[in-house]
Amino acid sequence: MDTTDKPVVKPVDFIRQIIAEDLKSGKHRTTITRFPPEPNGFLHIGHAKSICLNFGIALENGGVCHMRFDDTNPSKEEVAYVESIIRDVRWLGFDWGDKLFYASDYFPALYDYAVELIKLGKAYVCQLSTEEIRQYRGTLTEPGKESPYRNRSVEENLDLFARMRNGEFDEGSHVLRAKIDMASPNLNMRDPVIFRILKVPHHRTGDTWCIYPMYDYTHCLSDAIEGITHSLCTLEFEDHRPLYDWVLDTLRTPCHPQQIEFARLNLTFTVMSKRKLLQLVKEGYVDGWDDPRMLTISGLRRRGYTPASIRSFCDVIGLGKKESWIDMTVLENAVRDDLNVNAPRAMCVLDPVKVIIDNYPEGQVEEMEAMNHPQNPEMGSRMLPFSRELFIERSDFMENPPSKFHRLGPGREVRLRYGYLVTCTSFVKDEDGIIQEIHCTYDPASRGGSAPDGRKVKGTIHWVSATHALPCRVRLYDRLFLVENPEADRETSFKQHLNPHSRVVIEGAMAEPALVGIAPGAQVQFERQGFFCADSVDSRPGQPVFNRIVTLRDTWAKEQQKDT
RNA sequence: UGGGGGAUGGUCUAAUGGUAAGGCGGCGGACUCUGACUCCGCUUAUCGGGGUUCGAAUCCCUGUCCCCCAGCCA
Repeated sequence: MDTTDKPVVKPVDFIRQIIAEDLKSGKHRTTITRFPPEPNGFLHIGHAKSICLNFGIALENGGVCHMRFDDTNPSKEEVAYVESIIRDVRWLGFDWGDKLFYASDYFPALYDYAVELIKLGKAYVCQLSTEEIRQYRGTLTEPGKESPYRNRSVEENLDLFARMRNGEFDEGSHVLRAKIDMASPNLNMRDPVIFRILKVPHHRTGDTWCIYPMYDYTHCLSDAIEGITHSLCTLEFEDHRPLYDWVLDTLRTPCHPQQIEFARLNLTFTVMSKRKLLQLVKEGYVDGWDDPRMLTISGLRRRGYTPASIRSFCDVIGLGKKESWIDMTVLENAVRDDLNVNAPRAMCVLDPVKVIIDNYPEGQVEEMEAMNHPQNPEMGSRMLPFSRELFIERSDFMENPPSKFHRLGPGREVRLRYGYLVTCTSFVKDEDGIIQEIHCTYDPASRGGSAPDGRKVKGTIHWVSATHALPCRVRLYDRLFLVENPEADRETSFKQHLNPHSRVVIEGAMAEPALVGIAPGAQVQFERQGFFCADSVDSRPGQPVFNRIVTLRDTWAKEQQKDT
């Protein structure tokens, strides 16, 4: 590249600007962020945005990003989710060293802080029922009213809170509330519950506790305990920031991290909420959290997406505070860009039709050399067996082709990639009008694919030798939903918009024989088709199963659509 | 109708009082042993109305529209 080119200045998002200023002003000497998932589901592409942000910023500033499980609600959380989250973040390429934490590690500290709050006269045990608390909270436009238990003595609160912790009360009968302001226009400040009784064993602390702290109370203190400098979260927590700050201002904590909110990721043609993804899994619309159609990290991994492509996607979508919709094509382009450079090429016929080269000697087999990557000779080459009977793509032949069709048709010449130039002489149809075989002649002087007389052949198609081909199963994946925003209409379920053809399974695809040894999980480009990967679960030695990651851009298909 | 946020081409992001820029998409073309890749060109934007200023996407006033909040979820 010409070094006189203008340098490309990558825009810096508003969060990085704030952090840069904090470093410059001396407010902080380092940057410590955290990624705080609740282990109640699998991570999805939306989380990837947050992961890349938090880990990315730490990396850029020579700081660290803590991995912290926000596990304060044992009724929804499981170790299986913890494990999947750890696997997914590692796979994305991030490392937290020894900074692996759990909010549940802080239960004792959180309890002590609560006692402190009570002593400060800033928290009280409330015996209102769930329903009563709701009623006392008021509405968006009307202030709430104070709980009759609000002005208990410190001693009584201390005693009651200790007894809550000791299991003397039933679930729902008592809660600990922060004493703030029942008339606050911010509902989060109307004496929020900070501890509730949950007689549920916790996946890490077992039955040590029967009271569990709430998110708002836990998160800020966990951040402070860990010395987080910047606590990045999504927009819906903006209203919670006053409470975050209240807790840290009221208590004596090691530090007071700054919460900054950004807009969550929305992607067209998918749903992003954990609840809806769970629903798809539980109701069997997909095969599991790692179904290749799912936009979970595990689903994307199984589909064949690379960590680098997801990182570059997160890089390119930007960061802001306005609700935005990223087009699915941006994600698809991210893998295409990565795989175009890094995936070796191969040939595979998805919908085979037989071609017989009448003037090719019966029984003869030639080895044709094929580049593994036309733009990168360093990736080497492989040999393709060529013989009298081949398979080509059914869609590469037309009985009455229009002039713009650069493929096979009666009397037309086409190049078999890395093979020979062949001309169609005739074809055979069955009684239903389905093409059974196509007869061609080949030009023996065109070995390798180029004519010695320099004649131009516009079309090049892929092929495999019929007797050498590896029959295999290929799954053609497409978008899970048919509409840009499946959640747009509150009246209709998002499930109404599921794409019935999001997975088309082909049993009789014919791959070039070299593919027999492909490693499970490895990506490859099937030339002229798309990028595929050998499925890491269903492939067997010598019997790969392929997932289509994404098609190649297809301007011919686009052209055809315009005609219809 | 309380509070908190947000409005820049179709879409996402930049410009931080000084020529409204880039990506994706779309359209057109070049190249090509992948109708891929690559390359070139084009298209379209500051939510409305006032004001301050030599100069406003940016500052002020005002209006409109959109999102979030009434879990003992996170």
